[in-house]
Amino acid sequence: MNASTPLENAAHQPANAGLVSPFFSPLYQQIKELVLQSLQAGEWKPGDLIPSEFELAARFKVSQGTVRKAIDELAKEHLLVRRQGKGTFVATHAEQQVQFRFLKLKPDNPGLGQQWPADRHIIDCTRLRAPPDVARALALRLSYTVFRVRRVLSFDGVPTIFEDIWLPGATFKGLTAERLSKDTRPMYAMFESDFGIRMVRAQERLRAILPNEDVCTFLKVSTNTALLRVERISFTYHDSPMEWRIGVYLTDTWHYLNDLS
Amino acid sequence: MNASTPLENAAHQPANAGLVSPFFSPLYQQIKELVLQSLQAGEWKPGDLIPSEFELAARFKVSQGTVRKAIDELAKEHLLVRRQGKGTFVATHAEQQVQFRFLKLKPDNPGLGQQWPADRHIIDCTRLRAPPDVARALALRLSYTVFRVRRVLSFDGVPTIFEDIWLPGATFKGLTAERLSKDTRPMYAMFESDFGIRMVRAQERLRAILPNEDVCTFLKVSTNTALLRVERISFTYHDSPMEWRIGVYLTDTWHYLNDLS
DNA sequence: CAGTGGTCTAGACCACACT
DNA sequence: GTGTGGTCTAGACCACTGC
Repeated sequence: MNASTPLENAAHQPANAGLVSPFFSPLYQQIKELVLQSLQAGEWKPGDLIPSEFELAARFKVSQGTVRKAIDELAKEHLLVRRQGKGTFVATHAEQQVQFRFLKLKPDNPGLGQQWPADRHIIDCTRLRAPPDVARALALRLSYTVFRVRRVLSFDGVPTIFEDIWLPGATFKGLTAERLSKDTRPMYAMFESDFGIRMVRAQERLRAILPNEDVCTFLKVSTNTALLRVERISFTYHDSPMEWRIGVYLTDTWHYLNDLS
Repeated sequence: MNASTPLENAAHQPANAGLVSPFFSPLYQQIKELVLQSLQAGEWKPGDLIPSEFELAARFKVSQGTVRKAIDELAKEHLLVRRQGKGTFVATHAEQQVQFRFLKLKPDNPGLGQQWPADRHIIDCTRLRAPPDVARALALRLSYTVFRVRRVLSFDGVPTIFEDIWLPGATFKGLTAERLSKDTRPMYAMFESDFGIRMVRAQERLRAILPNEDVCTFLKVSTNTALLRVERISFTYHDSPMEWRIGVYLTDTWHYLNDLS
C-alpha cells in the first residue's frame, strides 16, 4: 500500500505521512522488497557486486541511511554480503566461508575428518511424477515431474549420510547423474550457476529411526543401529520451496550441532 | 581500549578519533558491553523496565542513536525486549511468548498435544561431586559439588522426554526435588526469580541412540526403539556455562524442528 | 587518491501506550 | 498530552580497498 511509492517520496519529507496504520510499511522495508525483487529477477547474480548505497539511494529517491537499513537486514539474512572498502555482493554458496551452511553434522573429534572434500557418490538421478508427499512439500501439482537424486556421502571413507533429494523437474531441466558426479562444487553452488536457483533458508525436522533395507545397504550398518533422520525443505527467494530432502545420518562419531539463541 | 571512555566523548565529536586500528571498538559496542554489565550485575532484573534511550544516552554521554544501535543488538539476541510506547524491558523466560524457546520438540500433528502444560515428573534431585564430563561442560573444578535433577516430561499422558540436568551447587544452593515439583512455572523462569540466573543462549548436540535400562523404564519403551539424544549446554551472560543437560526424546509422533538461515 | 562501507550525531516526525 | 520506541534524513568523519 502506501499510496506513495518510494520513488515518489520527496527528500526531506518523512515517508508514509498520513498513512492509516493497518497499511503502514516502513520505507526501508519497501526498499528491501525492491532489492529482493532485483535479486529474484536475476538483475544481480550470486557473487555480483551490487550498486553502492548512495547509488541505490539515488535510484530509490531515499536517503543513504534508509538503504543501509534495508541492506543490513538482507545481510543478516545472508542474502547479501558486505565487504568494507569494496562494496556489497550477492551471497553465494560457492564462497569457501559459507559452504555447507545448511549441513549441521560435525565430527565429535574436530581434529579428524575434515568434512570437505567429502566423498560424494551419486547412486542415481531419476525423473518421475511427484509422489504425494513430495508434491505437498514442494507445493506442486501431483502431475508434475520431479527429479530424485539419491546419494551417499562418506567422511574418511566411512559412509555417513544417505539421502534422497527431490527437485522440481521444470526448474532443474537437464539434471543428470553424470553432471552431478562430475561437478566438484557443493551442490547448492551448482544450482546457482547452472539453474539460477539460490537456496536462501531451510527448515529441518529430525527424528531417530532404525534403518530400512536400502539404508542398511548403503550405509553398511545393521538393522539395529539407531540413525538420525533429517527431513529438509529448502526455500529460494520469497519463501518458495525448491528442494525436499530426506537424509539419514550415522551419528556414532558425528553429531548434529545446533545453536539456540 | 579506546583511550577515551564513552563518558569522556564530547558531543558532536566522532568517537575513537585517532585510534590505532587493532584496538578499535565502535562506541555502540562499548555501550552494549556497559548495558550487559548492568544486566549481569542485576541492576535491572528479568521483566524490569530499563531506562529510556534518551536517559541512557545522557548517562553514557553519547547520542540516542548510538544507544539505539546497542539496544538493537541486545534485542536481537533476546536479552532485551522493546515495546513501542512502553519502553525496553529485560527479557525473561516467564513471558508466555518466549516460554520454552529452547525446546525444539514439536508434535507431528500440531492440532494435538499442546505442549504446555506438560506433565513434569521430578524423579530426584541429588547433590554430588561433579563427574569429569559434567565438570568439563560447566567449566568447574572436579571437587565442585553439583545438583543432578532427573525428570520425565509427558505430553498427553505419554512419557516423551527423559532428562538429566546438571547445575553448579553453589549457584543453585537450596534446590530440592520438592521445590521443583511444586513450582508450576517453566524451570528457566524459576531459575531467574529464585537464583538470579538467566539463560541467554544454548548449544545442542544431537544423535540417535538405543535406550539403556533407565531410559526404557522411564519412557516405557523397548530396547530396540531408536531415540533422539539431545545434549545441551546453556549459557548465562557473557557466555558462562550454567547448565548441562542430557535429554532423550521419543520421536515417534514428535520431531525436533530447526530453522536454518 | 577516490570510492566503498562503518560509525556517530542531531533533529524531525510518526506510531503507540498510558494517564 | 506526555513519553516511549520507530523511522527518516542529512552531514560528518573513520576504516578499508585498490588505483
